[in-house]
Amino acid sequence: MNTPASNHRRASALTRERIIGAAVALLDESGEPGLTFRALAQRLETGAGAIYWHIDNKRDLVLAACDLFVGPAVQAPADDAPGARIRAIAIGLFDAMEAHPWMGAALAVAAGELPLVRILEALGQQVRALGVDSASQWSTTQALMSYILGVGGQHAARSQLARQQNLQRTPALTEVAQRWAELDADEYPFTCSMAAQLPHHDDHADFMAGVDLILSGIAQRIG
Amino acid sequence: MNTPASNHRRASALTRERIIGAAVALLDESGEPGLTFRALAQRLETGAGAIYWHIDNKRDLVLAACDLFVGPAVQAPADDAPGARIRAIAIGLFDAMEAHPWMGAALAVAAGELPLVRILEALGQQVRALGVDSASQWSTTQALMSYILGVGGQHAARSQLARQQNLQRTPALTEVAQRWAELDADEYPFTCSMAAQLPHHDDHADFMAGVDLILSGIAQRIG
DNA sequence: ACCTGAACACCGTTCAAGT
DNA sequence: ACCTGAACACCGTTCAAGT
Repeated sequence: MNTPASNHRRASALTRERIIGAAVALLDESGEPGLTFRALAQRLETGAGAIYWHIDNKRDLVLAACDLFVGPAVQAPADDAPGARIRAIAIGLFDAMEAHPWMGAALAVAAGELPLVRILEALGQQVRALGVDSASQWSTTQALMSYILGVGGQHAARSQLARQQNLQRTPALTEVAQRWAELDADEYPFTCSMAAQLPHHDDHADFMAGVDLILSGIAQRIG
Repeated sequence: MNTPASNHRRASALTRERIIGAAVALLDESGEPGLTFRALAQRLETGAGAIYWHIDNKRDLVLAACDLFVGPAVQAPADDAPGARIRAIAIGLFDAMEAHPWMGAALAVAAGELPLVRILEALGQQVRALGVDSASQWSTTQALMSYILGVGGQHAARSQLARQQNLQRTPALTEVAQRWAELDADEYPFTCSMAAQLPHHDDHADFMAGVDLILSGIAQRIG
């Protein structure tokens, strides 16, 4: 019989899932420029055009790759209090972006797409559970989401840069901090002083401090 | 004499400023994909390679274009209180991104570059002036910057999408809101209810509500 | 010093043709 | 239904050659 099982021309059939898996591997290895339909086709032992039978375009492919990690990240334990669940979601996304730095840039330009909606929904439900009045729920949720994606993405970009450039030098001294330190101290007093502190900072703790700042702003409004 | 003034082969000499100006025109007309070295060369009546004598690469060109609008936007009136100046910077950047929607995507992936440093510095000086203790200045400034760029960028992307797609239909009904309304209401209760409200929202007021949320979080920490 | 424009080394996407 | 791979219509960037 000519069943799929008896036909072993490839390791397995070309599916949307296998394509996304291979795309993640390429993205993790060499970032967004490393994801190419030609490289993808070669790794999947197929033609470049075959991928288009399962995937609409590159943008959708990258978003589907993001979604693979966004889904689990926003799944907070259901028994916690809203504040704790928001913190858990923030940590989940921060860690996902650190492990897969290409997510930051992809999510920053994906307004309204599925991975963003998942994050919006997860945070919005907790904002509502906190008791924020309905007129403020939108801006409150937007504040949390933008903070998490913005700061998480910038941290991911920084640590990726540090990983690439100074492999043997003290890893704390990021390339960005060095460039900032060379700025004119009269024109950029704040940035210069931050450049000195940046390498000693605990990025994860700073990230959570910002989350708590927003959460305490929310708490004040609820009274 | 063969002075530049007597040589009128081109309207004016090719300078970095003229290149950036032409780049802004192309970006405003057709977004980031519209900015091409070939299109730029044609408009400047020169060869594609000539641009590289004045500009390092496309990334720098786009960042220089952003900087043209970031500089004025972060120039808040010096006599206001820190809180008012932060609000003025936020409004300035929001308006700049609305007028030039390509800025949102460009600034989102420009960690550490000059336009971002300008914003960081302007906000950081006011955070400091508010009396935030030095250990919290970094995360506080990051929270403000990420919120402004994140929400401002998403708003710009949404209004650009609405401008492109439904030119004659009620402009308030954005394409994103329509897509959200079609989501499963059981799985996405928050997003669905926001989709109904989104067209009636005043995006500018919502944006400022978020800024005030963060500012009140800061005020609570100081007091 | 500054400019030209052909050439290089790629891209994402399409599509007639196959199985 | 699913896959092939050549072809199309582009890119950013470089560089020998000009002025």
